[in-house]
Amino acid sequence: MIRLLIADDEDLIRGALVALLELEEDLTVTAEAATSTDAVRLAREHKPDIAVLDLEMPPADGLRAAEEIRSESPIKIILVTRHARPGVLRRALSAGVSGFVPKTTPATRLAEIIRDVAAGRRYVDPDIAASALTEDDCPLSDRELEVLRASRTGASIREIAAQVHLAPGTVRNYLSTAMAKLGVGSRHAAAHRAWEEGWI
Amino acid sequence: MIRLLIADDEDLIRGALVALLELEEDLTVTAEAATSTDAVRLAREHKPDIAVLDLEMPPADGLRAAEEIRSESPIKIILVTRHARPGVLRRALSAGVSGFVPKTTPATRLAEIIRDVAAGRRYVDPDIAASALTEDDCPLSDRELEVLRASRTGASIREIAAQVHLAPGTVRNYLSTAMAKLGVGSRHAAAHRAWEEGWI
DNA sequence: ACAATCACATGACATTTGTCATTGTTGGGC
DNA sequence: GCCCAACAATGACAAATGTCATGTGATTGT
Repeated sequence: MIRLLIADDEDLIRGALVALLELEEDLTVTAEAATSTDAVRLAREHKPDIAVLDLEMPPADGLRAAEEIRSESPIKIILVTRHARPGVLRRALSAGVSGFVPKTTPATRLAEIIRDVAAGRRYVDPDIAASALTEDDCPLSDRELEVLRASRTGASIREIAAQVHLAPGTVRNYLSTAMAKLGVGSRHAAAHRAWEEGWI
Repeated sequence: MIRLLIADDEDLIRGALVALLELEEDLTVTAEAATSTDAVRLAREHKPDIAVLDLEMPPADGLRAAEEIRSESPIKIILVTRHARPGVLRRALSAGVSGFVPKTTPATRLAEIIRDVAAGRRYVDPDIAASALTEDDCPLSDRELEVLRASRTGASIREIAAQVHLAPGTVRNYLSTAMAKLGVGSRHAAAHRAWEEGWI
């Protein structure tokens, strides 16, 4: 019997996933979490075989939770995500997750993937893996990503500078290089593009 | 037996929802759709009792699909959404939907809600309904919303003007009034705010 | 030890923006 | 009929923004 922890902030989705997986005779859900912090705590308490985590989960995202769980136990992790971009996959793999499943995967496949991972294999969505290999990597530096993240809400240069503790001029330089790298004409377009690509 | 159409662009979620609902003896899923256009077509072909539509669904959103389905048959609609804001509820109700369910609803409630709607009642999430009554309505005019929608991707004034077929100066005026109404200092902040509120 | 590189910063400059005043049309509501 | 709101546009002005050249410490590579 494979023991599972399911974590997703949306109760409806989480409940539906549990219903789906409980239909399988060799799977059982021993814990449910609605937040990343609960996921870490319940993983510690219940020691499931596999934790199925949604990537988009407050307060810290599923990736952070995955790293934390992996750091203290050998529980295998399967990340489920809506936002299946190559950049995210890269970060997930370096965090040591065993499975990477976009929400576009047919529901019937999920149980099979869980069994695969339980057997010690890894599963990565083939489409994403392919584009991760062909698509070019994120060309932005850490600082560029940081200022772009801060621009997401439409903040002014001054506000961004205050947020990241840099001089306004420096912020403008980082934004300028980021815009040049992304081939767009404003930081807002750059932030939008970087978000689409899964880089921020 | 209540016959259902389930529409959600994410295969995993859709499959999980089907599994959840098929557990109930008095419910059966007769059709599944992954796009809003498929949803409209399948509703026409299968004539289910109730259509459960995800609000976030390409190419046109679930609201558009709901309007179209209602315009040609008395099939009842339940909208499921991640983005449960009062503004969205308002639009949904005027489109004639019978149920409005945020994804934060416990999974066990969904079947009950479906039975309620099948019995001719309406269901609206109480939390959202409450805030829809207290929170202030969207203060923006149609044109203001239109230019804000076009700003979402970080486009320049000229690009927005081309998109909405207006003079650049006019676009600036609309954006200016929208910014004033929302109390922010840039169109990007305004677009972000309007999006957060579920207005665009 | 020396250059090369990087992270951070400044100042000057042209362009893009947001603001405001003003004009005009249209369609409802009272 | 009158008033008001939404819609459409123009011109002028100040502030914000993006670009570029340049400079300074630190770190790194050889």
